Amino acid sequence: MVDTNTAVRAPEASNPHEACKAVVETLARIGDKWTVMVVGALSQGPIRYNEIHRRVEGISQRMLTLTLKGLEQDGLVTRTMYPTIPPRVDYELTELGRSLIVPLKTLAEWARENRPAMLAAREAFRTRG
Amino acid sequence: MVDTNTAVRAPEASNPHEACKAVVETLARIGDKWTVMVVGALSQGPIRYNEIHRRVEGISQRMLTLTLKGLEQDGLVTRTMYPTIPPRVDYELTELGRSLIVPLKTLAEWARENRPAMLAAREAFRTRG
DNA sequence: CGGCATCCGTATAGATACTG
DNA sequence: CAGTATCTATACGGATGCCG
Repeated sequence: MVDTNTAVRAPEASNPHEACKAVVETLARIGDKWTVMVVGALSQGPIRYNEIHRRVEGISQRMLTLTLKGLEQDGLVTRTMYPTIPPRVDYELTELGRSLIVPLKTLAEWARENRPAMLAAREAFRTRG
Repeated sequence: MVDTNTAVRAPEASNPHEACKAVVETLARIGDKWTVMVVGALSQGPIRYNEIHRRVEGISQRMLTLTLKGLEQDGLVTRTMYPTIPPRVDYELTELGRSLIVPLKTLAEWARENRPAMLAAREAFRTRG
């Protein structure tokens, strides 16, 4: 598929509007309540289901299963079953999944530097109306 | 404060678990359906309410108002009223709001590079079950 | 152990109509 | 022009119980 109408559709993804939509779609995937925490739990290497369940405090089995399935579908996580008794299932970040850690770290850095200012602003707003 | 139990509790926010929670909280604020699009619309300079409404395709007045109010509360946006007839209200990113563009760009770059792979993985998953 | 199915409450967001 | 108010639909997420 060679680019026949590249210039017409979108000069590059560097255009702000297209970039915005790309960000929005990405946030729609990873911006839910649990995905980032699960990715964080997996970031240190392959672990099994119940280990994730323990590490991600407060997540229900249902949400963990749904989150993992979503990550697997998007190619961010691999699922490996060992048909032992009792069964054992390992989850591991793919290369794609690990690459996600880069923007997440940038976000973490921003949060660390600016969240205090945000909370202060919010408090000031609440106080003064 | 010398490290008595540094290894146990958390040396700095550089520790993965704390960083994760910071990211999650940040995503909880900016990861909704409209915030990023609105910030994008504001990224090129101060504009008024209806101009944002036009630029952010598909947003309702209600959602735009709520999103702007949230951004204002968090100190990411300033609201300036001109008591003319008809009234005019300009919205503008604060320094804090502009600083948010940095991690968003990182995210946009990741999306540009990896979203095709994600969509392909999703399609492959759907096809093969 | 590692799930899945079901039920249900709440938060989110859209449509519509109205106002200073 | 720049919002508010109200109603409603749906998606998200939690609790519980069952299954291979």
